Amino acid sequence: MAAEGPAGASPSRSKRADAQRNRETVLTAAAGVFVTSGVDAPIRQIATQAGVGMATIYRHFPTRADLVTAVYQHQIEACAEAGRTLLANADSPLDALHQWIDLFVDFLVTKHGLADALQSDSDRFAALHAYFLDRLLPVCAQLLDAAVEAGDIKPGTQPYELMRGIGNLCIGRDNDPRYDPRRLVALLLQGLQRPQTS
Amino acid sequence: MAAEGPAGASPSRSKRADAQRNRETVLTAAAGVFVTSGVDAPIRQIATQAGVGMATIYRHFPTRADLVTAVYQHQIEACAEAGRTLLANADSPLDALHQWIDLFVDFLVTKHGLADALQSDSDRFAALHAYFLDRLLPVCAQLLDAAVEAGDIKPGTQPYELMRGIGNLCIGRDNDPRYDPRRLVALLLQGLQRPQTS
DNA sequence: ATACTAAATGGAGCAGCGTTCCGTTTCAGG
DNA sequence: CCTGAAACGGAACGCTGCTCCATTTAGTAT
Repeated sequence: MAAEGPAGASPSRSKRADAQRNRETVLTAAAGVFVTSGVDAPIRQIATQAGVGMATIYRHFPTRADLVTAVYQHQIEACAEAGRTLLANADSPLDALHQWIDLFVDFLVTKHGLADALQSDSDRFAALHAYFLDRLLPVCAQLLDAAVEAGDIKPGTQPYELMRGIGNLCIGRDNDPRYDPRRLVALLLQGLQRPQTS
Repeated sequence: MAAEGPAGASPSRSKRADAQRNRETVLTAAAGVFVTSGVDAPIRQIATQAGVGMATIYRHFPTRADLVTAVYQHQIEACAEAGRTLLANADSPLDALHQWIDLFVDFLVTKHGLADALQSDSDRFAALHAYFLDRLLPVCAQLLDAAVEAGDIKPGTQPYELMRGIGNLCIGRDNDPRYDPRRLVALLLQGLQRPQTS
């Protein structure tokens, strides 16, 4: 087959082929380990699972946040994209906001320990926090603004505060029947709504 | 002087005097360290601060939760007591609930990392969680029930879920001007309220 | 007052994890 | 094929939680 043109493979060209391969291997292994052991799983475990040394992981992903970010990048982008789509297609901005938050909450609660990590007081996850904000905050802000302009939501709430509040509500052990983050997020949204439609 | 009667000093009689003293020393040191380093501070640090060995701390407080519990016991009890008082004295059950939650939130946000520990996925703090629930859940339930009966609050919310939601909202680094747990808790309470008073 | 016993102590020691460092291996261009 | 550099792996270091045991000390019986 013909050699690749100047517009080569998608990921950075400047890497050696084996490095590129290892990057993928680590990503796959990490995704698997995250499911079973949470995003706090020991690096050694991920390295073993991937069949590489620890240094390899550290070289590709200097901080744990970089690794987690890379693993969930696609899903975060999808969430952001969904927000834009919803705003365009939903019956009302309020509906769009509700549905988007449902997506967001689903994403957080299905990733073992992700919400915990996002708000971790340690700064090991600072970059992850930053990435989430960078990608999702504008979306949330747009949805919120639209709902405010439509008169469905009281003005004055900052998107950052809302997102972090939702994230916080999603923290905790999963599968506790006595605590369903969705119910509390729903309550929060209720509190955000205008008293009457006037 | 006359020997002490059968109704002796308040803390457990079965301990030796030096053990009793050390217990207090550790408690004081721990309280100090918690303020500066959070409730996750290394045991070694607390031991050094108290001028005792680590084993001494482990003997008096087998788990970290026991230590934290002991340090904050009085304040937790005070919070529980305040709940009962408020219910009796406030203008309305809803007012009482609001004021009590303010107290609760204040308590959590002023204790560096306490809210984080309470919901920690690790079970190192399971006993702390249990203690909080044991002492404060009944109070919260009473306040909530009273507010529901007065018609101020929608029925259907479980006290456990509410308390944990509030606790979750208080998680995170302190002193972030962009995130004030109080505002979100207020929103949550708003969502709890009846649409109209009728 | 002295001797005795069991409670209490302290710190060394072991294990787990994060992170770095360096000798060795492997790729890719000449 | 040869060679330089990128990439690699795992040993090594530091920090933390927790335990174990030789030693000290308080309280009591004589």
